[in-house]
Amino acid sequence: MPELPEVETVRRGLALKMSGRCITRAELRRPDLRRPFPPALAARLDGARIGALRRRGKYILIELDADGVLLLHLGMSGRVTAGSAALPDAVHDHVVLRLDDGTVIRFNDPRRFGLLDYIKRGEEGQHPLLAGLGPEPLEDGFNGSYLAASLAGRMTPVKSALIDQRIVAGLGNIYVCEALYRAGISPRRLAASIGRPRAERLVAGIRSVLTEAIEAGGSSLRDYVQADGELGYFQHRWAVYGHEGEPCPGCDCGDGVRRIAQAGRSTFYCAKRQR
DNA sequence: CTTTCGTCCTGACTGC
DNA sequence: TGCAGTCAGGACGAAA
Repeated sequence: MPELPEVETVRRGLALKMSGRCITRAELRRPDLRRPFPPALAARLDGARIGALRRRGKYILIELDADGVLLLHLGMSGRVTAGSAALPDAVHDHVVLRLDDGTVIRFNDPRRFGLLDYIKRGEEGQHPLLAGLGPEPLEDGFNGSYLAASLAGRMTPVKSALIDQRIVAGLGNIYVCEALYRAGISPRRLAASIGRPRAERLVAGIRSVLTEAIEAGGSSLRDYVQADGELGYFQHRWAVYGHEGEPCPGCDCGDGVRRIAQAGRSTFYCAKRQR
């Protein structure tokens, strides 16, 4: 379930392998992922020189030559590997990029919720998938006053609001649960009732959980020279996510972590510490 | 306008 | 052992 920290770790790993290289051959092994690839995508990739890799929310932007950007979203089950040509293609390797130093980048996505698009340089701000995104949670524009104002008047649980990429970009189900736990705020609380002090705590919780996860990803990246060459995934111990019935860390409450459904998704929280 | 809900997809897991 | 059923969830588009 790649959310911002996993995407950031994939971006860093890909940058090490791709930046400055040329794509000698791009193979699109099916015509679409979540939606059809743009026309002539393979032709645009073939021979392109790769510049910097950036990230916006859960999207990776790969600069190509001077005039284009490859947009990549990992969806639910998207994974990227960087290996040699000797490794055989795996099932669900939908996109294969061969680089001029022999590196082979493979995008594997069993559920095909992922997405690739090509954007002309400078038109990123107008791209429909990027235009509506809220601020980056680790940048200055995301602070207590912004968040309080964004949640004000919203008659939806704060959990649902935080998953909305228009409010803040990059959070998914897991990190929202963990951030709400850190902030001591119930996921069931209406967004409209958050107010400034809780918003400040929420910003701090979001920032700390994302920062720690990115650091953990960085550690895993240092030994990513594994046989399979997979970039960006790492083990993490969550306080509440996936721990239904267990006591949360530093809490002796009887019933332990609760699991409820919100907007069709599982939410985990501690009813004693989160109000 | 806001909010909710169904849809896409397949691997992992559960229960009979 | 085998098979049906359920769950997981990001983002979009339709419906309320």
